[in-house]
Amino acid sequence: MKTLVLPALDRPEGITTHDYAFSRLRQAIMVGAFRPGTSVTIRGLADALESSPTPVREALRQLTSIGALQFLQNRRIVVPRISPARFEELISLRIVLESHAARRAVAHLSDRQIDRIAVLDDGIEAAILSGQKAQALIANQEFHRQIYSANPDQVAVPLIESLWLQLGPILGIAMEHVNEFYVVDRHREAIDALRRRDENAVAEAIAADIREGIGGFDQQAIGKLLALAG
Amino acid sequence: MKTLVLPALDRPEGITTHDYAFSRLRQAIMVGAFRPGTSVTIRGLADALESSPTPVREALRQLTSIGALQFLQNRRIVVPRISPARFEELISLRIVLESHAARRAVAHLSDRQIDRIAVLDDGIEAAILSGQKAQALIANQEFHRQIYSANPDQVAVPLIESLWLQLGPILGIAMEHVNEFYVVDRHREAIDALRRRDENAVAEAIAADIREGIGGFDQQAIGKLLALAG
DNA sequence: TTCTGATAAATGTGATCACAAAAAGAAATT
DNA sequence: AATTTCTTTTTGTGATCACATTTATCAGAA
Repeated sequence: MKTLVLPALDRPEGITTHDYAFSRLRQAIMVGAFRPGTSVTIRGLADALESSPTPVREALRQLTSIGALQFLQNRRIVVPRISPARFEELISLRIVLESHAARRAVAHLSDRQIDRIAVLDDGIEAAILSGQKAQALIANQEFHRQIYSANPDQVAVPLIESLWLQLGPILGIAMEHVNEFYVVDRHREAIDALRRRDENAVAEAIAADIREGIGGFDQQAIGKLLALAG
Repeated sequence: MKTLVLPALDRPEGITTHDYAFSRLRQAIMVGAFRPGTSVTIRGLADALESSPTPVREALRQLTSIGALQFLQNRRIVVPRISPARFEELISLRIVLESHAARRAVAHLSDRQIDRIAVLDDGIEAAILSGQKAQALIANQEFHRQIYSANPDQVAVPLIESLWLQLGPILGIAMEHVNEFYVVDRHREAIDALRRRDENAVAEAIAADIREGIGGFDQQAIGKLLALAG
């Protein structure tokens, strides 16, 4: 196996090797650094991360548990391929989960928090305008995360995060085409609905945001996006 | 720390120690063998499982990833406590996820598969009648699993399984009181709706099944069940 | 040329160890 | 007696090794 190169990630002081390995692998998956179908090995990843195999093994157990990597019967670990049908299920589930999480968060959000979420949205716009699409994707996730996490018992957040991770590479491609895919500002609609404490309107804006963020949710649009993703 | 005793579980031939450890710990959590708030240690579990710490460490990474155990900032791993608010979120999410999964499965189910699901339901009834409540809980999960998994791309299944696991001990208590909590046979309604390929009716029967399976979804009913759970 | 079997290499698994960090217990101080 | 500090024990982490399993390669036979 050729020497593997992972995208760089700063390592904070005092973080365990395992936590760093997990974060770095998670980021690599999110940005599509592994081609779908690729097999990864413990020792290969440990070399790339300059660690021993143990933290990598533990990180891989986590990543397979949240669906980011796939554990095969022959004990190999591979980066999952996403078929059009699976993509459709992932987006459908994202719509269901995030709409639900948004509803369950409305009662917990203060005006101050909503203001901060609006500032996050401005940051997304700025990143898109300055061409920083990867930054915009991260900021978009933070926008959504801040809404849902307003409910302290929001069980859905780790589930939603796992979907974002599985969809990460494709959503990155969609973000590269944001100017043609995304016409109506659904974030603005969601923020307005949050201010009105209108659960239905929030859920609908989030659902529309997800559908439109991928250029539409019909077979043609999905086929187009998956073709772009290779 | 006192010597820990885990519920017994047969170990299939050829299974890795890690897979056995994970399955056995998962079962222990499901049946409420650990008191909520309890701290577990790697070496303690390894002793109880008669293994070295390595497979246990990897199993713990999995169990914390699916929410069955909680990783604390001081590196301790504890069995989560379930507050009434969190319980409400878990059940709400279960309703949303399982309704969605049922809808997305309807188009994939053959008459033969529906017949087999009906047989599973008979098995649940038989287990309840003969007082085998633990067996009934397992069979109930299998009933649901067979419906949802009919869709080969059903991304929601592992998420649903993680909710079942988090709710396992409490659902076990509810099953002990099934004769007072559960009056209308929603499984039968779901099966009939499956035969008619009526997505809405299936989703509604599943949702009602979940609500009524815990004796109701109002504050009083939740309070009553959580009091029973201790 | 293709298939089969044997061998070598790669890869996953489990055990063990030493070290780092946190918790518990004991001693000293206020 | 209560609090603080120091010491000991417990517990998590990472490294390394040997063994088990899977994959790849090579040689010989058909």
